[in-house]
Amino acid sequence: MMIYNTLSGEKELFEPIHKNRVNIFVCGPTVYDESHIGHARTYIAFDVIARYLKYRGFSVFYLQNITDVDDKIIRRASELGITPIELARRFEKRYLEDMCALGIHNVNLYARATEHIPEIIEQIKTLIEKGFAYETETGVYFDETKFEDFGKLSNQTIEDLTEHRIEPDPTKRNPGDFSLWKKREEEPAWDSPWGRGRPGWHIEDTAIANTYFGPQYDLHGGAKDLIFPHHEAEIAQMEASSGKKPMVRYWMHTGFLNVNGEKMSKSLGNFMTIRELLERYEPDVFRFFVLSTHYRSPINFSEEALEQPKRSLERIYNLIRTIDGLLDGMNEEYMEGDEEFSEKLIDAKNKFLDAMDDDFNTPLALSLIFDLVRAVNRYIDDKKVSREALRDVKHLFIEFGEILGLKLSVGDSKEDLTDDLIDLIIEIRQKLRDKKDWEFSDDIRSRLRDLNVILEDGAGISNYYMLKRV
RNA sequence: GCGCAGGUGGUCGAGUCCGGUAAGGCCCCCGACUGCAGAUCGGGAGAUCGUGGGUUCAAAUCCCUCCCUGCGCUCCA
Repeated sequence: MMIYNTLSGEKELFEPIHKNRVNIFVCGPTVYDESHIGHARTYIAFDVIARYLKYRGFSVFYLQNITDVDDKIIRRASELGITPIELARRFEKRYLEDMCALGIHNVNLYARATEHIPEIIEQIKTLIEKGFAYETETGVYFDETKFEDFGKLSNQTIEDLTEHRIEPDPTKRNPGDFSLWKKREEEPAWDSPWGRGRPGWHIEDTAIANTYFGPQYDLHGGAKDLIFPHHEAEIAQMEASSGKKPMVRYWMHTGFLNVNGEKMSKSLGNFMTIRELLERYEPDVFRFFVLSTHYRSPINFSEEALEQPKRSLERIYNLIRTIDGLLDGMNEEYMEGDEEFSEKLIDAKNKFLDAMDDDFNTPLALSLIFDLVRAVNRYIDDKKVSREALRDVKHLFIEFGEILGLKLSVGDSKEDLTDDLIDLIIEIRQKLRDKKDWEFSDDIRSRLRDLNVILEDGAGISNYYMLKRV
């Protein structure tokens, strides 16, 4: 399996540190507001990565931090007249609900920054002892000039970094030194050897990762905007304090989700939250949209752009419904097998896995699913496929679906009363059709459509499916 | 200014690392099937691969110039 490593700028053969175990850390959100579709893009990408690693037999531990102490949280909370922790808990809950709605269930542990203050303090102490950090009146800072590898991830040198959007704290030795501990009296604040205060942004991730994984682990992910300064700072902190390098074997970064070619932002008015998205689209439609583009490439979001994956998915669902219909024994003709077909299935699966092995090439993997869809349709049309083969196809789709997090099955809910009733209606309607009572038949079909039950008539048989209410 | 990505048919988007004249989806057109609709199948249209140069028998792919877009440049996924 090959993975593109931001650190080397190349695809590298994936070899975990501990044989079969893979430790993944992905930067989680700062919980000061609703999560947006850009977050969704990144976390869906890593969800699929975790899924695939598991599928490949690795024992995956996926860790994500929750930044619940931060200037933005404090500012927002004071605007709303609640405590920063109340605000953080509120949006953390919303975040977890959003992830759940998107079908992201693979994170093993969400770790809050505020619950790792002792580990953070411990790491800062080590950095001071080793001479990488120093204390001033305003806080504790990391001295970037003491860490010779600084800039290796973003491929920049300290000299390159001359522009600042924010005026550097005047007590710092170098303008690029970053904060480890901020001396502040206002809440939330904790006691430390340097007085009351709160941790800087970067230190929580290394302290948390070190707690659960130790100073070296396999994969660290996040969106591209975190490469600098955040991940650069993490490397500096961890490798300086532990003396071991590399901190992370493979750095993975997702491309941005843009809207009309621009970064999504509230001020531009092109902002969409996950909740707003899911009010209008099925989670799988968005997931398919995300997976249609390689995780490292930028993706341009628009509502029109979501129409394409919607129809693409429909094409897959249609085949699955056809197969289920055939397997329900509506038509016994399709019984003769074809060995060539079985080979085709094995071939399709291998190609799919090859695509995923090559740095999680989901767009290619999806295109291979469509190749398979076309092939299966052709075999069905030629009536050259056995029940067993159809069952294999069905299972293969479920397997692909589990890897990608898409539901590529229609579910066996035929026991439901609703389904039985609809079957009954179809049966009655079939009698009308036999009598060529088209007017009444069409009326039933149209009335069912109003109830989001779609009938599709074939020669002699009718299939149906239900649209979910949105 | 510096760093990192990207620019491929109407549209979305693989392929670039490992040169051998471009995968797949959506849209569109024709035909088959169908009482109609839908789905499906077969066929088809549509690509100066951002620009200009170079290397090569051969370049989307390697090298160089330039243009454009996005991101980062010190607490944004």
